[in-house]
Amino acid sequence: MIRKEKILFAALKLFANEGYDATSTSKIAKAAQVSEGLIFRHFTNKKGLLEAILTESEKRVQQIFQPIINETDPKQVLRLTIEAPYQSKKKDFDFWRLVFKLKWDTNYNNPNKMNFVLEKLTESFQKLGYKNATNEAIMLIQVVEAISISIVRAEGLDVESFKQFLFEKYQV
Amino acid sequence: MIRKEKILFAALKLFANEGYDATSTSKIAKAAQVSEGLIFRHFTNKKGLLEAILTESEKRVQQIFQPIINETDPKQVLRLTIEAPYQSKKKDFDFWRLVFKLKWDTNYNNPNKMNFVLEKLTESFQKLGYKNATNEAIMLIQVVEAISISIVRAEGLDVESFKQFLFEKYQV
Amino acid sequence: MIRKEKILFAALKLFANEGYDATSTSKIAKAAQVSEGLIFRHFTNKKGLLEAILTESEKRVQQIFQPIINETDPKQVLRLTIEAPYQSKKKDFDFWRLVFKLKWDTNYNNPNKMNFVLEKLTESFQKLGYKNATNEAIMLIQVVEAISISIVRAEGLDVESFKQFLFEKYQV
Amino acid sequence: MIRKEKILFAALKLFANEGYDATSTSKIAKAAQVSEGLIFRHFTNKKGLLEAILTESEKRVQQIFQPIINETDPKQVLRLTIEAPYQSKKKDFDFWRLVFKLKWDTNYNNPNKMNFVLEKLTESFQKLGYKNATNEAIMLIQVVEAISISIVRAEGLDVESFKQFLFEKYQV
DNA sequence: TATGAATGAGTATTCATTCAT
DNA sequence: GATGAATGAATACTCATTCAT
Repeated sequence: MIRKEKILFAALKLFANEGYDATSTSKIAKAAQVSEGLIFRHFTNKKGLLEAILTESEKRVQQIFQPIINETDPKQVLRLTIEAPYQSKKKDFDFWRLVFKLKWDTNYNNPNKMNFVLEKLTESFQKLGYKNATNEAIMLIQVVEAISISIVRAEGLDVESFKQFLFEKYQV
Repeated sequence: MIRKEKILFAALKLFANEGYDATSTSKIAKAAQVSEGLIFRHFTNKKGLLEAILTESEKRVQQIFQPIINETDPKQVLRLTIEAPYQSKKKDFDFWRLVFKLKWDTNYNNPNKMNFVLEKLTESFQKLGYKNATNEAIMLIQVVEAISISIVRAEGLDVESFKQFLFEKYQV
Repeated sequence: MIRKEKILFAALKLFANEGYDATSTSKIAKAAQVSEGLIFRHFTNKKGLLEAILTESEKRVQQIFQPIINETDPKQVLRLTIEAPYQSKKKDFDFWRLVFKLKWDTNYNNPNKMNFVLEKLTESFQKLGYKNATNEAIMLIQVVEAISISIVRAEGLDVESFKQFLFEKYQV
Repeated sequence: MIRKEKILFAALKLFANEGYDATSTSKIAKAAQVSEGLIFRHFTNKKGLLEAILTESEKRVQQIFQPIINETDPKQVLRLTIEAPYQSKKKDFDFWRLVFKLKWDTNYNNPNKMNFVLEKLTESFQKLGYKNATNEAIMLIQVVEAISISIVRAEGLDVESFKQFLFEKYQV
């Protein structure tokens, strides 16, 4: 693996597990087995390193939700939304944990990131004849995000049973 | 206001807004207009200051959920649970934002804090004849927590309309 | 025991065992079970506390060596000098350890403290016909001081046998 | 001179003259004309700096006493022992003063450091027919150490005359 | 006499960052 | 591209000391 990537991976892991502020550049350098100076040559400063990691987040979110956006069958939209959190692989958990954690860091939180999914869901609930489509959409997103968090934090929730439960509830 | 309290309030505000790690004791001292040393006289160390703040969290959580625990009518249990987040006052938002934020700080997260509410909710859903009471309870808690977060972060969600939506949905 | 004395004893013990610089006034206050402020009311500052302890040292040295100064029989002078270190009681070891330790603290070292004993010894060696009385006196003082240190530091030297050895060597 | 060495020399001088506890890392940095941070880059912490200095002490002690250990003529062993303290150069006085001072710092005192010399001396006194060889050896070491201290502290003792006195006394 | 709250200067150590090589 | 020496500002925390009560 090229040195720049080694830094990126080490930083991701540390940021996700210990937090951005609690992770020193020296710790990152040690974990990546490179000199501390190299971090700054590649990413200008610590913030730049974080941003490099997060740029990818946009891509991954897009990638996961693209099939949902393209879907026309409303039932299928709900089903895909519910299934979304179950698709992320174990090796990506660090990444997602970091993304969720950063929601609480005002400097890095982009609250409208999921709006395009919200709109698609609202539209789908409308098509399915739900009375209050907007709030239904909000509620589903909240639940899906909560499961995502449960999954990447390995909190002990029986996620499989919960998925089936949601499928039945929304009849999808 | 006595100096010890001034420290407590200043720290709460800063921890909630900037994060525990990102808040230096010198910043706290300046905000509280006391000498930095006094923080350590009163709270031993930075962690001790945080813990002093969090000790109260247990009390407040208990206080908010006590009426729910005591309630026997299952419909009323759901209603009170949904209403809970709407009861916190603006001046407490800092406090709650800190509590939620710390869920992401492994050192301070107590994941079972809400179990007693979960049990009460499960029981209530059972009484009301819901098929999958456990998952229903989990889902409601997830949603209620999500609204709480929306409220204390002032995220622009129309919380009042959402409350009515939940009342109707659960017919309470 | 009166509070002032409690401070004196606690400070002596701590200074002797951990060193003057390494002993904080707060540690002393805790050990003496008094408020930290009281130390300063009684002794003005930390240095004053040390000086109060050391004032006594002059007295004790005087007390120990007075019989030697008064002695006229030169053999007896040597004998008493050799015996001197063996007279200090266990409860005084802290005190003497502190005195010896402070020889290495330039601020508190008084190198001429023992000159009056040196003169008496020189005179005695002269009377006994030793060729180089001054150096004999110096040597004996060095040895006696070394045993004193061994005793108060409990270094494992067989001090009793060494005393007999000196008695024989100097034929006293 | 390389920066690491500048730190080492400045620290040695300050530790020797003011004591380990009384010497702050900031004082050392100023004396060495380097940034305070560099001390920790090179020596991890203050204790590490002291230990780096002391590691050399072992070497120097070994170096000074090696000829004595190798010597077979018992008279020559005594002579070399007596001469040992006179060999250290003025520029090393700081170093030796620190070594002696640390004997009083429980954390750094190694009381058996000189045992190998003690054994050699005992053996020599035995060969020379002294009755109580062990105590003779102890006594000579005590005296030699006392002169060493006198020398490095420049206490005004006429060390040259004292050396001659010892040569005569032990007939070497 | 005695306390305990309070302080400001100081402590060892860590940090993100720079720079010559 | 990559290192490692170096820095200065910041960090959590301790210290001797003051002072109102």
